[in-house]
Amino acid sequence: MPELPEVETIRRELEKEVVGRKIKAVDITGRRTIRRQKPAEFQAGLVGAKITGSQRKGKYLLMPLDNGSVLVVHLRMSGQLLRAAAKEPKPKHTHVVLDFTQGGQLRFVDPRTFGEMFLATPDEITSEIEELSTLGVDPVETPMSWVDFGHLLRSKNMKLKAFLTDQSMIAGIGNIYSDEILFDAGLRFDRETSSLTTQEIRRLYRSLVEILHEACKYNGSTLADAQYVDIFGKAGTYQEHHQVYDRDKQPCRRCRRGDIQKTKFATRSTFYCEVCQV
DNA sequence: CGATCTACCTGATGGC
DNA sequence: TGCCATCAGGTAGATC
Repeated sequence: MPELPEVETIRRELEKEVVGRKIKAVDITGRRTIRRQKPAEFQAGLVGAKITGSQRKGKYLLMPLDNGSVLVVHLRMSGQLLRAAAKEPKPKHTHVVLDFTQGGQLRFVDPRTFGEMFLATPDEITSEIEELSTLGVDPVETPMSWVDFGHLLRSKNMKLKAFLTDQSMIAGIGNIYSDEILFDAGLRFDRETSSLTTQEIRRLYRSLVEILHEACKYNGSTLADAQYVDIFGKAGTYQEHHQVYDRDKQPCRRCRRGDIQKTKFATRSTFYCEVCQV
């Protein structure tokens, strides 16, 4: 579910709400959330530790601890991190609860159970764990020049949507934002990376940066099923600014001549305007 | 190597 | 109402 802007919203909030807090207890009730290591090991690595930072790499959240290891969280499709008071009733599908010595909890809630949490050392993150060490540049965290972006794009021969959502190229873009970026850039999802002119590359990169920043500003997108909410349970509002995602059969807001089309690209729903995107 | 599909789950929705 | 099929923001792994 959450892509870069949603994870970034959560990261910012964690910075204010949990950084500096010390973990008093860890309660693991979910069967699948802690799956890279033994639950007892995960628990032992957290209890007594203080969270010293809140970082993001693509769709991964990284919370360094004062004992040298890093708490890594990936929300996948339906994961949520929720700040709550201990006495508040736990929502269904609460799998992991961190209790802080200063009071309050951070809960990991995840109906579809695809999300996960684990502890790793900084070394493992940068060189051993495949998905993390091979992650591409995060375009919000580490901006690059559009020229470098062009080199990256030209180094591959693939369709634009596949390129944008490939986490080893650019980290953090998923199904919603790839469609929004491509619409903004006026490019079709199935254009070949090698077919772009210099001007189109520049336009694509500008759209990519702009759409992601705008979405962060509006705290991400919350769709009808309200799966994505921030740590206070609050929805994002960027969906109000979507030009194509989830707008099939509705008139295109730019050209006002065609309707937004919905199709499939590599099994994923894909939205675009046949008039504006070439 | 890339492209494509499946599996991993629960829950919401829409058709009949 | 209910039953059943389909779909959902992600990604690793298998297969061709």
